[in-house]
Amino acid sequence: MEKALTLTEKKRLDILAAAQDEFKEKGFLGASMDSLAKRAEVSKRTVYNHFPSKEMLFHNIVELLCESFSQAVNIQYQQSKSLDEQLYIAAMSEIQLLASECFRDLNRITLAEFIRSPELASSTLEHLGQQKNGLHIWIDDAISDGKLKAVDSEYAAQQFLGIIKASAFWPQLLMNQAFPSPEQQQIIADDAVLMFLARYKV
Amino acid sequence: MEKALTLTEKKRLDILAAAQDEFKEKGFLGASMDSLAKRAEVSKRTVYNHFPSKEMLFHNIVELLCESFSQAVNIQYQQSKSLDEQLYIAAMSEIQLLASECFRDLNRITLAEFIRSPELASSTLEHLGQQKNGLHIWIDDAISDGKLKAVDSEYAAQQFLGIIKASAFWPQLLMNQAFPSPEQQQIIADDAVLMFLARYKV
DNA sequence: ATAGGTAAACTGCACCGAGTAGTTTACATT
DNA sequence: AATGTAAACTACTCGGTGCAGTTTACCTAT
Repeated sequence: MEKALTLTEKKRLDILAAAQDEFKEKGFLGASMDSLAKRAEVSKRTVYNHFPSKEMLFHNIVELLCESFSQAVNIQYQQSKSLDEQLYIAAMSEIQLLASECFRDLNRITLAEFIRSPELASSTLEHLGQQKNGLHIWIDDAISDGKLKAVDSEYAAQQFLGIIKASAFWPQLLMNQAFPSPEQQQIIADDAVLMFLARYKV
Repeated sequence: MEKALTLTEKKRLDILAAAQDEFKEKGFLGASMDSLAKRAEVSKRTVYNHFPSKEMLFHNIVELLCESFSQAVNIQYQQSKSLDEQLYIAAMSEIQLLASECFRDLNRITLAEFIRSPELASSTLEHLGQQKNGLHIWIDDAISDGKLKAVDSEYAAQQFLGIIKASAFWPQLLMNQAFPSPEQQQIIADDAVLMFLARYKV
């Protein structure tokens, strides 16, 4: 009964996996349906039995990858804990997310296409709903609690994440830089927290 | 003599301009030499008289665009001026650079390819030499002058630019967000300076 | 439970029309 | 006559389809 995977489903998964690799390696335009089918060890016809077109297959993959991040980095404001402690946890989990293999794959696949056609980007993102990082809500709560200066929380969150991504995302995505070690991750998180609180703490 | 030169040279420039548009719109793979030639109002053969291949034409354009930014944002440390003032100027000129049409074109064209093949990215960048933002030298000087805490200057510069780019670069590049108005630019620059100095000022 | 039958899915190939980078040919302008 | 041009041409690759024949999954009748 563990063999609950019918052969058809298995093929479908093979196709999705192969397509993910193909798109990641060559981009949307560079990817070839023939090469993809060969990769999946499946007839091209079978690919088209499962997915009506290259574009639909691409969207399907993007959705699939996005779904695996529905558990957004959720940070709940807690009066009992210090700001430093809470922010540090948020920063670290964000870094972990940026580090995760599948998240980086998603960005490899999508961002290149988004640069070339921002309308595709916005359509995809609005369809996925803003997986808004909950950080700005946390900031609002902290402001209400009188612990932070009153500021535009979305803007401040953007700054906070910008500091982190400058060290732990963009260099890796664009220039193949090595991902920071756990010690470096802690430093990056710590520095982001220090800078943020130096500016906004009451 | 100049006339004959200017005529063929004019065609050459037409081709380069058309190629820049074509690559910007469709990326390297999506760009077509036929469409490009039509754009330049020039025979395809003429294109191949000037450039031996699509790839060489692409490299030529990237180089050309990169050259126009050889004048990196250069900031000289001045004891006589306040840190705020100097940093604000640096931030604003960086934002101006990020805002400039041709700089954004360059990134539109190159970053999409860089994401897909980071080895191309590193080879291009090392060929261009690190157009290192002079900011980290400024930071070193300020540290020597006893005005800033002793920190890794490159890392701190990365943080500073990360804050700015989070608001004035990535959203525009990836999500077609409107570029900040002059007032917003001042706010972004001001906030980046505030945050940086709140953290690092002695 | 097993044998048999049916419907669905898979395969491999040939094929289509469009489009690609790059080359040759034949014409027109000077 | 010489040169540079446009148009046609080569030799592909692409996404996608049609089809004949094979394999798999599953349901039923014994």
